[in-house]
Amino acid sequence: MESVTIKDIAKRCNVAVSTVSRAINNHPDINPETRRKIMQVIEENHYIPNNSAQNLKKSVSKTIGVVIKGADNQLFAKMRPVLVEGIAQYDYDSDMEYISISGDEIREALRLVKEKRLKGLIFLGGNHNRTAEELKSVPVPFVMCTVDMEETVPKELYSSVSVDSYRESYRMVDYLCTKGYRKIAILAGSKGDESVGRLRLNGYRDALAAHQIPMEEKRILYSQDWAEDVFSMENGYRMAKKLIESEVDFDCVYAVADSIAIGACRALLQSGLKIPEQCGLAGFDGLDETKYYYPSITTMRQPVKEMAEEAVRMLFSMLHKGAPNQHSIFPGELTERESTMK
Amino acid sequence: MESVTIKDIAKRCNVAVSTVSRAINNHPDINPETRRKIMQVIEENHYIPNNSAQNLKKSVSKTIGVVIKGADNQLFAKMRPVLVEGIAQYDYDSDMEYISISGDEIREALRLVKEKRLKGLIFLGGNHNRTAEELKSVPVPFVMCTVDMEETVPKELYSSVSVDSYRESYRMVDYLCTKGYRKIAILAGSKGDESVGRLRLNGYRDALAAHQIPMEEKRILYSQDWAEDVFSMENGYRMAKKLIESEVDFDCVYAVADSIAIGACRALLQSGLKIPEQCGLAGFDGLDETKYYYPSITTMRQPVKEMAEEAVRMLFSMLHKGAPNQHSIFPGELTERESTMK
DNA sequence: TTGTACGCGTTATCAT
DNA sequence: ATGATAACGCGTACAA
Repeated sequence: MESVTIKDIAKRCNVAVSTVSRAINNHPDINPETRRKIMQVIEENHYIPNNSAQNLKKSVSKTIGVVIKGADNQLFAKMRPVLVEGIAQYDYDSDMEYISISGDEIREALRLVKEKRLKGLIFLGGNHNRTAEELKSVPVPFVMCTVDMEETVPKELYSSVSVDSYRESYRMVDYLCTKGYRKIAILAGSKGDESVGRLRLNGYRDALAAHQIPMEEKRILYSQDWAEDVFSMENGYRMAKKLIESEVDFDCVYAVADSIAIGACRALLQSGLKIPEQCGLAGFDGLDETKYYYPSITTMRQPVKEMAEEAVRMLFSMLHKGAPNQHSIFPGELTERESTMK
Repeated sequence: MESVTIKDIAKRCNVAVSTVSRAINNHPDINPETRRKIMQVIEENHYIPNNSAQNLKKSVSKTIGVVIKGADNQLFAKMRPVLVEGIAQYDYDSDMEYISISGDEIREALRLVKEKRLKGLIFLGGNHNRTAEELKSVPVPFVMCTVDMEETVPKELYSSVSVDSYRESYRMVDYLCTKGYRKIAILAGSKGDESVGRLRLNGYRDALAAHQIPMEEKRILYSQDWAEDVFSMENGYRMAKKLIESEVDFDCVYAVADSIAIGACRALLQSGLKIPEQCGLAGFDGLDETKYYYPSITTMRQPVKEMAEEAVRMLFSMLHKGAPNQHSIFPGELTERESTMK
C-alpha cells in the first residue's frame, strides 16, 4: 500500500531526488551512466510518479476535459477513443466526464476546470441555447462537438464542430419527398426539446413546405417527457405504435435519430406494413445497426471520426497558437438503404 | 487562469487557511457564523479546491479505478453509470479507463494504482487465464466483472461477478436442441480467443454431446483474427455469409454475442431464409437491439445492472470490512424471442 | 474556536 | 553533472 516514492529511489541510488527527477524527465544535463542506473532501480521497484504531485507542481496540468452528455449515446462512444488518441498526440491527458442528459454541462465543466486545472474542454452534446453569459464564464478554450447552437448566440463566443441538423434534416425530408413520399410522419424528440431534436423537426417542416406539402400536426409524434429515454429504441417503438393505432394516414416515417428509427421499424413491420413498399423509413446519425437491420435503414450519417479529429485540432490551434474561435460544419452523408428504395 | 486558492479565501475572510479548510470539510469545531461567512465568500469567488492537492495530501485518494476493456461494448456502457453512482454512494470517486481489447488490463491497472493512488479496482472484461503471479501483483482489492476465470486459477486470489459463460451457453444450446434444432452452427470468436468466446464454444460442444448430436467442425465459424473487430456486427455478417456460401447444412445459428447475431441475422434474411421457420437464431448478452429486430432475437440476457451493483458492494466489503475475496455468479436470463419460436 | 506550521511527492531554481 | 531547497494547494496535529 505504501507506495515507493521518488525519495526511495534516490536513497537506493545514493543520489538526490533532483537527479532522479532529471533522469525521469529526460533532462539533458545528466550523466548517461547515472541515468541508466537510476532507470534500472526504478524498473526494479516498479516506481511510478504520483500523478497528483506532478499536477500540483506543474500547477497547470496538461489535461483536456471531455464532457459527454448522455450515457449510452453510441455516436459519442465512437468518438471517445478518437478524442483520447488525438489529445494524446499533443502530449496531453484526457479526462472523460459523463453527465446525464438533463444535467447542466457548463456548470459541470466549470467545476472540473477548477478542480482538475483543465486546460481545455470538448463538449459532446448539450443544449443549443446557452446564453452569452454562460459561454463567457468558461475560462478555458472549448469546442462544442455535435451541437448546433442557436443562431442568436454570438459565434465568436465559442468554437464548434457539427453537422447542420436543420439543413441535413431538410435534405433528408427533401430526399424522401423526391422518392414520392407525401405523407411523412416524424418521430420527434420531446416537446420541450432544446437540442438537435427541434432543429431536425424544423428542417422537416421547411422541406415539406418547399414541396408544397401541407403539414399535418397529427403526423408529428412527440415522446413522453421521460428525459433520459427520449432517444431510446423503446421510445421509437412506442411512438410508432401510437402512430399506427391513431389511424393517421402516412406513407413514410422519419425518425430524428436512428435509435428511434430502429424501435419504430419493428413496430411498423410487426403491424404488417411492408417496408419500403407500403411505408418508407429513415433515421438520422448513421448508427451501425441501421446497416444490418432487415431491411437496412436509410440514414444521414454523421462523420463522427472526422468530427472528433477536427475538434481536437481546433482546440489545440486555440490552445497553442492562440487562434480565435472557429466553426467547422461537416456535411452529413445521406445513406440510401433498402427502407426507402421502392 | 490563475485560480483562486484556499489562501485567497482565507485572506478575504481574515481567517487562517485551516479555518477555511474546516468550513469546507464540515468540521465540527467551528463557529457557525464564521463558517457561514466563509462559505459565502467561497461562493462569490467560485472557489473550488484543487483536486491534485487534496489527493496528494490525503496521500490515499478515495478513488476506485474502473478498467474497461473494449471501447464500444454496450454491456459495459450500461454498467458504467451504475458503477459511478454506486461508488459515489460510498463517498468515493471513480476513475474510468478504457483499454483496447488487445491490451493488458493488469499491467494498465498497476500503472493506474500507483499513478493515481487508487484504493480499489473493478475490471470490466478481460482475459480469463491470468496467472497467479499476475493476480497477486495487484496491490489493492479488485473485482473482475463479467469475466469467467479459468478453473485452474485459485479462487482466493481474486473476486468476481459474472454469469457462467460455459453453463449458460450450454443452457442456450440445450434449449435450441429442445426446440428441435439439430444442425446448429456456431459463430464463435477468433480461434485464439482467451475470453468468453471460448467458454461459450465449450458450452455448445458439451450441450450437443449431451443430446447425442455429433459435432461438425464445419459448423463452427471462427472470425478472422482482426482483434478489435471480433464482436462486431460486421463480423457476424461476414461469418454468416461464409456459412451460407459454404453449403454446409444447418438449421440454426447460435452466435456467441448479440452483436454478432445481429449481423448474422441480416445475412440470413438476405439470403432468403425464413427465421425461425427455416433457420433458428440465438445470441448472447441481452442487448436492447435484439428486442427490436424483426424478428426479435432469442438471447441470454446478462443482468448487467445487478452485476454492477454487486461488484461495488463486493469491493467495498473487502475495502471496509476486510472481507476475503468472493465470487458471485448471476444466472443468465434465457429470453425466448421470435427467432426461435417456430 | 482559531491560528501556526509541517508534510504529502514532485519539479524547478539555484548553488556547488 | 549533481545536490539542496523552495514551492505547488491543501489538511491536520498541535499550540494558543
